[in-house]
Amino acid sequence: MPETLTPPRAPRKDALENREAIVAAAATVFRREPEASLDAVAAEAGLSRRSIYGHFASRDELLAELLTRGGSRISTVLAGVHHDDPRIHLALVGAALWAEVQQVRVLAQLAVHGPLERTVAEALEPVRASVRDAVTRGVAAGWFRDDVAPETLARLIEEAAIAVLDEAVRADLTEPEGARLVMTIGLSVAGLSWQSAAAVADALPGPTTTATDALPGATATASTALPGPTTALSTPTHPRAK
Amino acid sequence: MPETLTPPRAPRKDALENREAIVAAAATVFRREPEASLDAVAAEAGLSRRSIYGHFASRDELLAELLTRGGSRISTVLAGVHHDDPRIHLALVGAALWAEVQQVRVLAQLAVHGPLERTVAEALEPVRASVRDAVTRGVAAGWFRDDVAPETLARLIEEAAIAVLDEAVRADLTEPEGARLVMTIGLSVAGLSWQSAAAVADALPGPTTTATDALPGATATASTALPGPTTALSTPTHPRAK
DNA sequence: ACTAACTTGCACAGCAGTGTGCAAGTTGTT
DNA sequence: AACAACTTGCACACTGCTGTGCAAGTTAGT
Repeated sequence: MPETLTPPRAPRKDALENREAIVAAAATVFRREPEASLDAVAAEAGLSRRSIYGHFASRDELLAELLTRGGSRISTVLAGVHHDDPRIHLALVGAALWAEVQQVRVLAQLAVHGPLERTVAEALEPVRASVRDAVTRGVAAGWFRDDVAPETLARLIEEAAIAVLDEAVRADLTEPEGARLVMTIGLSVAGLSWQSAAAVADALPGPTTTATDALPGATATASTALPGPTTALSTPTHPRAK
Repeated sequence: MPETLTPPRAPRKDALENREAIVAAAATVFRREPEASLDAVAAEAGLSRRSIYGHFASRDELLAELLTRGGSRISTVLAGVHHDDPRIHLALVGAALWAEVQQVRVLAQLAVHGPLERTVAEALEPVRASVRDAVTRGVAAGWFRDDVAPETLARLIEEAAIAVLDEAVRADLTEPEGARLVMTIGLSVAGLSWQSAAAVADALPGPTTTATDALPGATATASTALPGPTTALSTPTHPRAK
């Protein structure tokens, strides 16, 4: 008897579906209008405002759900991303973010306003840490600019990436175009010339461009001809798509 | 009798001062919280909410005032900025923007929300045009990246600049540091390596760094050893300061 | 010192949003 | 078929904001 601990019956199937619908609706609505009303969310989800309260006690609770989901989703994706070459690392992080535009955007959007700032901040912390680390290493290696404090630079890269995410959606670029742009702009802000950035992007097993073998700008370090970081680039066809 | 056309008496002196105080307060308040209440603005201005309505018929009217002021202010400053070398031009625009952080930030902040989008857009149009033009020329000259549509690139530069403005305020950089950062990040996004960007920045009559004579990356064009675009860099000690 | 201009506080109407209770419906599950 | 789970619509209280009217105070200009 597997269900003796939970109250008599399991939650109904469609109820769960609706819950998902609400979260999804909240994601799309709050992305463009962080202050949108629950009415708007309900409409987007095809439900009544009243029934939202059947799933979430308050607006903030819904927000919190969005935040934690987005956060864990991102850190999961990011967990598999690492490379010794900070340039490649940065590019990979960019690509990983691109695969999660929706989530990232909601987080970033919500980051600005109100008391959830703290929650958002910790949700984004893994990304920040990853970027900060890469920046520090890149500066040490002499590839990235050293005329700004690393944390500042990291933040700028982060914000530039968000800008690209927005712009990519607005100008609706194709998946590969977008991914490439996130990577190269990040590297540009880090300090690379656009040609070098492009070279790094090309060196990756991207869906479009054929991978050249070595990095032109690479001097000494670990020039092990790019071990296969293929794991990070697998895009599992957004399960949240309507 | 010089005042027969206007109603009996001219507006009182302190009333004008208060009006200014309100606008200034609105600028600072709305910069960090675009949806802030008039109560907040009043508090910042040291007045009562009620008396705001003595100067502005509605919240929107106050907003409109902010917008048009910011817009005209910026385009005035930008009017004197031009250079044949698109790299320098971009840097100069960055420096000019830096001198007007307050205004720019308010505009950009307000750009996102609501029905004033159109007003804001046209207020920022001169900046956009200037940047777009420089980008096009820079791409043509082979200095800037040509793998993205110019308008997209222009927008990205714009957003990166805004990000720098924010970050500079947050990490409170000194005036010259901030100005330099706006310039170099803009150029980075455009495609230059950070060294080249720094070289361009150094070549300008900046308040800190001594100007080196020529541009390392400069090949042929108009190498007339930098005519004096000093006009753009004059910072007239923000008159709006409290 | 007088007056008009200006500020202030308070009261009030109105609007939009949140969160709750309840009674009546609909629909999944057994 | 029956029951519980779920949704819905409506009513309601509450909050925070805008915008207005008015009466009383304060202050700049003459």
